[in-house]
Amino acid sequence: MTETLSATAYRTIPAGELRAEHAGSPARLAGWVHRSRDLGALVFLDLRDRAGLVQVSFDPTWTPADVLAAARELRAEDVVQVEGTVERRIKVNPNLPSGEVELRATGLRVLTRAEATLPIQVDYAADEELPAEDLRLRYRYLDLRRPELQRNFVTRHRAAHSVRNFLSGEGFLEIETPVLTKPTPEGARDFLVPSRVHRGEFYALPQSPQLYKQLLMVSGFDRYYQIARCLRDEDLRADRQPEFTQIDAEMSFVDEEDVFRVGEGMMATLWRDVLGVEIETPFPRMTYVEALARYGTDKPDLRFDLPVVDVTEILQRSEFRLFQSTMGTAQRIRGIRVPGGARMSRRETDELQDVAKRGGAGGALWVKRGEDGLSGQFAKALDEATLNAFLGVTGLEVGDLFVAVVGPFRSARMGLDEDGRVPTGLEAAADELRRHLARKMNLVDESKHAWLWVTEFPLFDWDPEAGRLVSAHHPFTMPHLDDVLALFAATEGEGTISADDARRLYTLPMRSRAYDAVYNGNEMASGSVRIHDPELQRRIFRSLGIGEQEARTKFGFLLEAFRYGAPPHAGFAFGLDRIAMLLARATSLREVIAFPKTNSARALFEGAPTPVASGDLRDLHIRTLGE
RNA sequence: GGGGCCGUAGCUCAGUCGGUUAGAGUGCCGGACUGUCACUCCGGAGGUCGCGGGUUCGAGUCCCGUCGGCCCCGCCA
Repeated sequence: MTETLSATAYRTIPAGELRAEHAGSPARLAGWVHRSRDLGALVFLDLRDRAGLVQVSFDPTWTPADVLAAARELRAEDVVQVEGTVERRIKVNPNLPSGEVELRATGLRVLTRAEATLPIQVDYAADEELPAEDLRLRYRYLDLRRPELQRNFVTRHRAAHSVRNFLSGEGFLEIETPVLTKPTPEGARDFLVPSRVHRGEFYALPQSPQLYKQLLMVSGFDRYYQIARCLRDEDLRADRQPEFTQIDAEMSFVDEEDVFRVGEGMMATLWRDVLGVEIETPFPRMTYVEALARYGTDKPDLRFDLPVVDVTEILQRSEFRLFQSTMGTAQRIRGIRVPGGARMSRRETDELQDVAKRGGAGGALWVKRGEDGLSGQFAKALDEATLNAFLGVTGLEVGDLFVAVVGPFRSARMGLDEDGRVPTGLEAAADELRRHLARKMNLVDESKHAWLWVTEFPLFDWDPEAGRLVSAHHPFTMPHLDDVLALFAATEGEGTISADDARRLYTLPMRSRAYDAVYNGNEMASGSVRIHDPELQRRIFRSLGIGEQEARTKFGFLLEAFRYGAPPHAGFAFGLDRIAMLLARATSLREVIAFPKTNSARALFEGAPTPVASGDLRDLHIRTLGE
């Protein structure tokens, strides 16, 4: 996909599109002065527009004296129109796509001037530091002129365009849903919008079009999509903005396989269109439980393997107090074999302690296998039989390192501890170690595009404060077929579920038909097969502690819709911002969002949020609390 | 809500143990320069050391508070 800009009233061709083939022809260009070089009698300037840069040369041989004098007065970011002839350069600049030619100027018109002292520059040398990000956000229109940043938005546009093309080709209809909607009781904090007409009542901005897209399925549209803005009033991160964009889609008469096929096809097409890269489909699948056990995370980066190995039963028998202490407890000994890791220095192995601690472990234990056997913290504790079993299970070869952590693992046993809390496992430590070691040992294959589906996410999370179940995905997620019986058994009768039954369902655990798409260790999409049966939906609400009356108040319109013939349906939502960020190789969402918010959800450019006049508040029936 | 880092010229940064007139690069202004491309060379201007308070004979530097930015934990169904 390439986009070309056309000739306009101000130009015959975009400056950045000039090439050798244009040599000899007259041209009129319009754009910004990127940089100028005044050599006295000669002046060069680099003219920039969206298409790129081209050199314009002012020389007494072809430039009238008054034009040359005017050219000497030009400064960076003045907007000009220049006229002349495209000619081959005396010396080619290989760093510029237009570097074989220049425009020999015969005419110059200054359209607008930029103030001499710019708050931030547009033009930077390769090794020059960019200004502080708050300044770049304050003067966003200047920062956005930078070719690097412009490229990101071209990438983002291509991604969105590719997605629309693909989904349209698959029969999806683009349908818009409301931005003023109803607050949602579960999940993230809503942005609220006060109603002027209805005193004391509020709209919410949508966290996602979830309910609407399900209603569209009930309405018979069969396949819907929308590149939808979603808003959540939660704290920010480098990869999280309060408003973000999802490729939201829903399909009727489908199961997981249909959804996966569309999602994979969409991503493969997108990667081909934008990067020219072929992605293998179908994506590999892995259940949530598998992912957690094998990689310590529900979004494993499969550009490298480094699986987590359980060596509890083997090492419990060794002469090592910490290992022995796991006997008869739920504690596990798990670790990672690092090929070639034996060459890590003392300093590097020491560093592993901090990495493991970051993940909640007490520390990390390691052994190296050298030519003459094991060395390291627990090397001497293994007798011959234990050693052989250890080497057999881990596959530890000469030159390898094995790093282990000891403690509880969630994936070994779901449940709650005595205080009704969700116990934290050392999966996080394994995950930290795995990613740290891969980076450190250079095991990440940067050329890989490692997609996968993670399936069978838990249906419920536990809210220890309220002592009740909450939806892990959302309350409309279909339970796993094998777990539906347990759900029905626990939700007999009219009322909400008992605390014991709730705990039992959590501990079981109840699995769902929710899934994520993961790319190189990033969560790119999530979705689920939805509930379309009113009775099953009621059971879910009961288990969430939501009674009949409450359900009607909160989700009445959806439940009502389900009473009149709802098709089986499922869908997904991909994060467009994150996709654009990764395609552009950016490290922050702010690099692919034109006007992003800061960490504290402020817009430095336009200065939102802001206090409003008291009269405006009065109209909305709102009074702010004093100190 | 919590932890970490940062705030000095338009911009990027240095500033030693608390001590003379707060420096550099770049940009800006003036001058020179006929093939540059981060042009080069010469000269000049440019400072609320984020803000408020405190300690001190003396604070960019130490202490307290506060504002703003970035990264992370909690949170984000």
